[in-house]
Amino acid sequence: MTEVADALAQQMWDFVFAYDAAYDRAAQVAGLSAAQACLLEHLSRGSRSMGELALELSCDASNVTQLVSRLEARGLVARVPDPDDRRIKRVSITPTGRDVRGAVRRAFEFPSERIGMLTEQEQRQLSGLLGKVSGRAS
Amino acid sequence: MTEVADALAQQMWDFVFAYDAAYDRAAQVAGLSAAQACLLEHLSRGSRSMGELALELSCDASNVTQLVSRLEARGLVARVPDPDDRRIKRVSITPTGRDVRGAVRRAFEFPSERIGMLTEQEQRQLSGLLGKVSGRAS
DNA sequence: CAGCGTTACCTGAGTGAGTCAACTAATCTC
DNA sequence: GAGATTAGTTGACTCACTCAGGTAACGCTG
Repeated sequence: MTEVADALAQQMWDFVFAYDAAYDRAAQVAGLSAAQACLLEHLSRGSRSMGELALELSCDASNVTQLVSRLEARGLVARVPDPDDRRIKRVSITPTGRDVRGAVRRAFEFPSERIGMLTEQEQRQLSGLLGKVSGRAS
Repeated sequence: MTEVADALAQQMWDFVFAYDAAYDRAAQVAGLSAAQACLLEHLSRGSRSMGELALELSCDASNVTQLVSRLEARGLVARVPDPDDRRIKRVSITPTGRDVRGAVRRAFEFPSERIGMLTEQEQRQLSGLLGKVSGRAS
């Protein structure tokens, strides 16, 4: 590994560490754990079944059961049985949940803060590089 | 927020998500949790006191106690009382610990893999941007 | 050096995240 | 309709993490 690549690896680690810590804090401000906030975020565009959530969060279905139960107990999400398939429960965010999710977003200043440190040209550059690094054409 | 900035925020999230997942998997390959692997990594250059570890990992001291205890029970680290101050326990990595840490590093292909997708010039560019984004001025 | 506050670490209790195995109920297939 | 499959839940378990409270060692001050 070259010296540049080495430094880059370290910078990535540091960035991810800071990002994670910031998200944790943001969730906590809204009285949530990071996992709960993440789940709430995934309900942004429409409801999800338990199984879909498990896939998207890449965790066990029984973990989703617990997460959703805790959020439901606080009135942030609702479990709605699917009329077409009574095995399925669709999870949807409640108005209260929307509020709390908003609070998390507002508290999570990290990305926009950091992005704001770059000129628009640099933003485009970074976006291109991240795109390339993520294996998708940009 | 502009459209570029929006896309960038999403890319950051995805990148961090992938990075975290990869680190988790790498640790697991070596039979460790991410937190344990992280602690082991922090012992790379010399020993640390319990308190120093708590600071570096930004978590409670009692959490470090447990993490170290579990690692110690498996012979990966050792608690050495400081001769100058008998309150202090210095934690150092054992040869076995070094092996396991090596296994984690080998399994954690994510960064070098992704960095390898860039030309050296692009690497320099990304490093510059990450450096700017990590700037502490504001 | 005796007393007292501070520091470093540990213990215990409690919560949440996460996994796995076993279970129930609904759906699908033949 | 019998049997396999799928969706979700439950229970048992481990780990990460926090907080409050404890103990031993250090350091200072009188």
